[in-house]
Amino acid sequence: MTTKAQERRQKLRMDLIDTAERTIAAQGLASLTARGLAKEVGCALGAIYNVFPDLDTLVVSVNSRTLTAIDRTMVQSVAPPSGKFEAAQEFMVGLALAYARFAQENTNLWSCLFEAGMQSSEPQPEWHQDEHLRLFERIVEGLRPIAPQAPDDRLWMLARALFSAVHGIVQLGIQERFVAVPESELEEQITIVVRSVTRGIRKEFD
Amino acid sequence: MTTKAQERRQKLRMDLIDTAERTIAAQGLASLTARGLAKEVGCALGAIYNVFPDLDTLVVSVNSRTLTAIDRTMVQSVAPPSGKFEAAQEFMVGLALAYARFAQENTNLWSCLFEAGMQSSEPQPEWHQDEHLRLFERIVEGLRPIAPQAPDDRLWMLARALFSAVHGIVQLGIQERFVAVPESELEEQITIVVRSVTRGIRKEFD
DNA sequence: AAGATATATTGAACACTGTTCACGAAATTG
DNA sequence: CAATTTCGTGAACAGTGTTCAATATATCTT
Repeated sequence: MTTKAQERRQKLRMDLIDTAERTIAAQGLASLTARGLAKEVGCALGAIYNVFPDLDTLVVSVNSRTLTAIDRTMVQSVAPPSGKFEAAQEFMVGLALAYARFAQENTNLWSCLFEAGMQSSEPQPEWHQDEHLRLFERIVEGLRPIAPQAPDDRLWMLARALFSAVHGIVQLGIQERFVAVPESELEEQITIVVRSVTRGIRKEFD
Repeated sequence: MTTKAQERRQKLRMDLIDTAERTIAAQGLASLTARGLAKEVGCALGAIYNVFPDLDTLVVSVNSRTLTAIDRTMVQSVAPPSGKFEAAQEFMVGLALAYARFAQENTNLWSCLFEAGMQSSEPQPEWHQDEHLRLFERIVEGLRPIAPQAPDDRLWMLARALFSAVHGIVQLGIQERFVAVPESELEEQITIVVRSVTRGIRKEFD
């Protein structure tokens, strides 16, 4: 039996995550404050800490949603039935471009994934790390037709390398820290790197 | 003529940068506070703001040092005199590994490069952006023997892509956000990606 | 249904942050 | 050496995340 108090607790929990997500998406993680959150959600300041141990934990919940959203957009890049190398290669390019587009269209939520709890040295909770792993699984499955003979652990390593490389291109491209990168060039950079690496992988296992 | 006041000003400026650098290197950017800095350097709290408009500007000065330090370690990877493709390729791998090792040995200073002023939406000052560009120049020069026919702007784009990819691998590998990556695997990931991309570049311009 | 007990909510208070600014000290100038 | 400009100071301001005694609410017992 769920008591009345527990119900309200759950509702408050959802309201907090919803509002935090909206705030981060609209104005970035830095604009998320406990007081602003409480005011917008219509609860007391301390009420937040009845539901979450701290703000970081709340942000992890938002990040969890963002990750499943990324996963959704990636799933929409359907893998081709044919086993042809070129098709598998272009599938990987599609996955990478889907990732890049999500980052461009949801910049604040996306960068929150990598800003949250950066300083606090606390590791992310295990269940959230697992969500990250699911993202890698998509890449591993896309990579498998490219190198069917490759052992699983090797495939995972290559998936990590490929994801990290694409992620780096997106990150430096979007945050324009070094130099402004036009959107079209960003996609070209990604295409070049993904094509090159997949070709390198095939060469290793033929 | 440099007045006595200007001298002290310069000395304080250096002391502040030195101390900030030490603090960041030892405990990370998040542990750098105005009050702690003032106490350690032996000046008043407000004195910091006579020399720097805000703490972010001070951190940019630290980052400037870090960048030249990275440049130094990269210069030590000497380009081979021979024009052979394999040699040029391994030179690029060496550059990337040098970057990775610097990041591993100076993690706090290195990540400060990408954390500073992330939220403040203020763009980095122009002279600091130029320092970043100098890093890319090294890569462009390393890439040139691989694709001598390539036009300059294309070479710059490829340099950005390659740097970003390596940077992404280092970042996700070091901060262990997704999954812990052992050091040896990190170097292997870098080697694979750099070799693949350089090979892809040569293929494009032959 | 009413009283007793446990639980949840609250917002003032705490300890911290970066930044400012009137004031007194020091250095430069006439 | 006096006048003036410049500089160093730290208390004060406005903000942050987090806590906790008191209050209000919900649950349990009779």
